[in-house]
Amino acid sequence: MADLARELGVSMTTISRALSDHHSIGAATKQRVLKLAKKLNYQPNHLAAALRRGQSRLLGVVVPYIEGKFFPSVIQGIEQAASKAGFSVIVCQSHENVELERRNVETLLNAQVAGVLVSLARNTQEFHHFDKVRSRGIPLVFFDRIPAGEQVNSVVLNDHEGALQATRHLLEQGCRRVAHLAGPQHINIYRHRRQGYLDALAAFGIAPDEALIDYSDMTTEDGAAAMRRLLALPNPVDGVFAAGDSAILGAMQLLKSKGISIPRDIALAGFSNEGFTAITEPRLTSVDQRCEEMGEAAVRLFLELAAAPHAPFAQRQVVLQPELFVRESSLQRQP
Amino acid sequence: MADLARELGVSMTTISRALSDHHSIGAATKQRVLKLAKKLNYQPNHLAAALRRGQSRLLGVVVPYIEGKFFPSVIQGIEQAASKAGFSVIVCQSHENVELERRNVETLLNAQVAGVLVSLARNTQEFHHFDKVRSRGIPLVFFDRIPAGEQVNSVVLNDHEGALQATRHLLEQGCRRVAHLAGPQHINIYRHRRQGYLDALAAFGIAPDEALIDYSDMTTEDGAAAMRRLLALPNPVDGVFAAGDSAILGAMQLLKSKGISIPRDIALAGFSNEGFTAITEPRLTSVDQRCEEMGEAAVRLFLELAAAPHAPFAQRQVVLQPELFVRESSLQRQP
DNA sequence: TAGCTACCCACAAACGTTTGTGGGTAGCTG
DNA sequence: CAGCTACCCACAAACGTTTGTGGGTAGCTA
Repeated sequence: MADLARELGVSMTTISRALSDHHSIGAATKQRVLKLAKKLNYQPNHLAAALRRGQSRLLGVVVPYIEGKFFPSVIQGIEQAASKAGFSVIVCQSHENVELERRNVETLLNAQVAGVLVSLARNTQEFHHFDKVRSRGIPLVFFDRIPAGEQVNSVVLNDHEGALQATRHLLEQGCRRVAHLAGPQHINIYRHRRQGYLDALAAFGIAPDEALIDYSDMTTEDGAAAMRRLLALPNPVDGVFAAGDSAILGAMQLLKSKGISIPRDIALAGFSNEGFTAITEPRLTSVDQRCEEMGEAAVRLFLELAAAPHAPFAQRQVVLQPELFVRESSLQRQP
Repeated sequence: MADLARELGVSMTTISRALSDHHSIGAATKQRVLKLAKKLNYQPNHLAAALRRGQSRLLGVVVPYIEGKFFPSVIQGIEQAASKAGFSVIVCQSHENVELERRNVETLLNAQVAGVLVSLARNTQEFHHFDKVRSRGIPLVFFDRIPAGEQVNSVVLNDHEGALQATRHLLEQGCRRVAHLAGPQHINIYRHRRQGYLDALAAFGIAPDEALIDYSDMTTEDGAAAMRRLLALPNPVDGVFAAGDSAILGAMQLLKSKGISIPRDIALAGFSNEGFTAITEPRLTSVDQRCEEMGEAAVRLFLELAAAPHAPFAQRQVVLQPELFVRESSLQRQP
C-alpha cells in the first residue's frame, strides 16, 4: 500500500479508502488506484485488516464429520454462498465428540472468524462452549443438529414432514406393520423423524407399538441388529422406515442374507438420500435433505445477523422442505 | 496481555516470552504468568501474532472435491497430524476447476497460511499459480495428484504397484483378456495405473491391446459406456481393471443389466476402495489408497519444510504402498 | 463577498502481538 | 576484585491495515 501511495503521490488513507470504495474518494482517484493496484499486483493483507477491524472475512464451520453425502453437500452450499459474499470458509470436524467440538470453537475464535456455523456432535448435551461466541458478538448459526431448548438461530430440515411422507408412502404401498429405526432422541432431527413416523401411523388409524421402534446410533450394524430383532417378533413387520440410510442399509443386507424379498415381504425407506441408495438392489427409497440449500440458508442467516451487529437478539429459524425419493425398495407392494 | 503485565508488574515482553516458552524467561516467572493467564481467561489473538510474524498457524488444503471416501479420509489424516502440531486446517475445494484452484490459492495466501497442501484439479496443466506460494517461502506439498515434470515436494501412492497387484490378481484368477478403464493420462495417478496394468500383462506374457484400453473421465456413466463398447468387441473380455471405483461400478451395473455373470463371465477390479465397493453385489475388489497415512505424511513433510525455512530446495517424495482388497467381483474364476 | 455545502484528502493513532537490542544483576573464575 | 557467563527483563519498533478528526478547495447561494 505504501508503494501505491508513493507512486500516486497520495496518502495511504486515500489508497485504503479507494480500495474499499469509501464515499469520500473521487471516482477518478479510485480508478487510478485500482489500476495501479492491478499493475503492481497488490495483494491485500487480510490479516492486518482483520486485526484492525477486529474481525476477519473467515467463516468457521463445525460439523460432526465429512463422510457420506450430507455434510459435504451442505459445506458445498456454504462455500458457494460464502464466497459470493467475499468470505472464506474454514471447516472443522468434531468427530461426534463434544470435547473436540469445544476445541474447534476455540480454534475458530482464535482465528477471529466473522461467524460460526455449527451442526452439533452426537453427544453434545450442554452448550456453554458457545457462550463465548455470543458474548463476543459473533453471529452463531446452527444447522441440522441444533441445541434443544435454547434460543438460537438455526436452519433445519422439516424432518417431521420428511418422516411423515416416507411412512405415509409405505402405508400407501400397503404396509400395515411398519417399524421405525430411530436415532438418539436427545437430537432434534431424530426426535422429529420419530414423531413424523408416529403421526403418519395415526393418520392411517394405526396404533403405535413401541416394540416396533428400535433406538440406536443408526450405524449399518445397528440397522442389521435391529432388523434381526424385528424378524424375531411373533407378528412380523412388513415395512421399515429408518431415520438414516446407513441403518436401512444394514437392515436391507440382513434381509437379503435371510432370503427375504424386498419390497414384497418387507418394504424399506430411509433418510438422507445417500449416494449408495441408488446403488443397492433394489435401490432404496429415501428422504432427500436439500443439503446445499441448507448451507446457503445458513450463510444467508449469518449475513443477516452480521449486517445488524447490535440488534437485540431475536431467534430465527429457517425450515426447509424435504423431498421423498421413491425407489424400488418400497414400490409395488400391492400387485 | 497488557492486563497480565500490569497485574504482575512486568512488561508485555515478559508476558509474551513467558507464554511462548522463551528461554530467557525464568521458570518461576513463566509459572506465574501461565497461572494468571488461566485465571484471567486470557485468549491470545492469533491474528496479531500472525501479522507480526508474517505467518499464521493455519494450514491450507486444496482438494478437487470432498465427496466419496478418499479426500475426506486424507483430510482426516491431515487434521489429526496438523492439530497435533498446533495447526488448524482450512479446506478449499477446486471442484476440478483450475480457475477455482487458482482463486483458492489466492485466498489461502491472503489468510497468511503457514503452508499449502494441494491435490490438483483434473484440468490443471500449468502451475504458475503456485509460484507465488514458493516465492513467499511458504512450504508447498502436493499429494496424490501432483504436477507432471516439476520439481515439487509430494506424497503419492504407489499407483503403479496397486494397478500391478490388481491386474495380476485378475490374471491369477484365470482371466486372459483383461481390459483397462483408464483416466486422463496427463494426471500422474492414471498414467501410473495404466502402466501397472501393462506391466502386469507383460509379466504374464500377454501382449497389450490398445483396443482393450478405454480412456475417459472415469465417471459411472463413462464406465458403463466403456463396458458397452468392450462387450461389442468380436473377441470379448473376461476381466476389467478400472483406475477408479466409479467407473468399475458403471461397468458392473451395465453387465448386470445385460445378465452377464460377475465374476464368472467377467471379473472386475477397481481402484480407491470406496465405501460402496462393500455394498454392491457381488462386492467389488479394489485397491486401497492409505488415505489417512497420505494426509499424515503430507503434514509431516510440511513440518519438515517449515522447520528449515531457508534450506536449499531439495525435491522430496513420499511413496505409500497400496493394499489390494480382494472381494467377490474377482474371486473364484477357476472352479 | 461572506457563508454554506459537498467533496476530497492527510495525519496519526490505533489493533495485539513479536523480537532485536541493550541494560542490569547474580554467581563464578582466576 | 576485575572480568566473564548466564540469566533475567524492559524499551520500542515493527507487522499492514482502518478510521476519527480535521483541514483544504471549489462551487453555489444570499
